Amino acid sequence: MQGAGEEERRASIPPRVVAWFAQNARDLPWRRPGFSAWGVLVSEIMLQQTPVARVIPRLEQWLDRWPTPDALAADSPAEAVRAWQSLGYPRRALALHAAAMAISERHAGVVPDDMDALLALPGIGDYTARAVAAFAYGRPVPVVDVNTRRVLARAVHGQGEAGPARTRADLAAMQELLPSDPTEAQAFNAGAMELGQTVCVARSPRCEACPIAELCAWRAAGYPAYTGPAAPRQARYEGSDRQVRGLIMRALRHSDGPVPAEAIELLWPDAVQRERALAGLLRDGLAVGAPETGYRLPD
DNA sequence: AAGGCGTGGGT
DNA sequence: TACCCAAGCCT
Repeated sequence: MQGAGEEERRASIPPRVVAWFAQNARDLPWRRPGFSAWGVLVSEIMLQQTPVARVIPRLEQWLDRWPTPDALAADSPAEAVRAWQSLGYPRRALALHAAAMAISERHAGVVPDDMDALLALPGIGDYTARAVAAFAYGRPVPVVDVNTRRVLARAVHGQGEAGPARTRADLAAMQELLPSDPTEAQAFNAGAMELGQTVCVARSPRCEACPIAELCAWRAAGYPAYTGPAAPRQARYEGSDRQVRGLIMRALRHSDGPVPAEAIELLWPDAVQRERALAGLLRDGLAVGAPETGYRLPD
């Protein structure tokens, strides 16, 4: 049993990551001094399954146009979906608009700072609620995203991959390491994510640049191949309903008036799949209309 | 609780 | 070229 040495090794991880982050944090919009809680919330929604580089320009445009929840709530869902452009998963734009409405109506236009109120907002799940609480309000709650999970899997557990998400266990592991000082906790939350995103990447990790390489359990074990349960793989996109939905949404975004049913038909040859995709969009509230009237974004 | 849900860059 | 991957959420 190497309990004492193991505890010491783990305890060394957070301060190293925090020190590394202080020197290596990228200059990102949401790290600017005075960046609003609303800005943090918008950025976190945009960053759900979308790379940083694609989010930055869209985020700045969005906040220029809608600098507060009230401003967005006063505009239409259609405008939100249009401004989302091709960021992907446009249901996020719809949810963000609905969240702005809820913040405007239920929270006097102020982004909530507690987990329960945040979780009650559409499009905000466990990760995003924690991220807003931690990064917008400095709450010392553990924040665990896919990058942090990979860092913990490797450095702490000696596994090359994180495997399927296990939220409770992942949060407990992060909580174990989280510094008690709120400022340090915030830096460790952000630093672990940054490390996973820029150094401890999924493929070809750059261990020579890693601040905790000599503390890393995976490295110490000789980088054993991962043999645990595999994370679920995302379905093929080409030819999928998602692709058809994407084509229809693009047509709706780019049209001033309703898009005629005949125009929709030209977007995809397979009628069954096309109708299924359209029905899904209607059900999701991303499109409204009927065959006779044509289809448009929700007002 | 497994699978649906966009899009585009990297290898 | 195909496939992988990305600050998840929802049902």
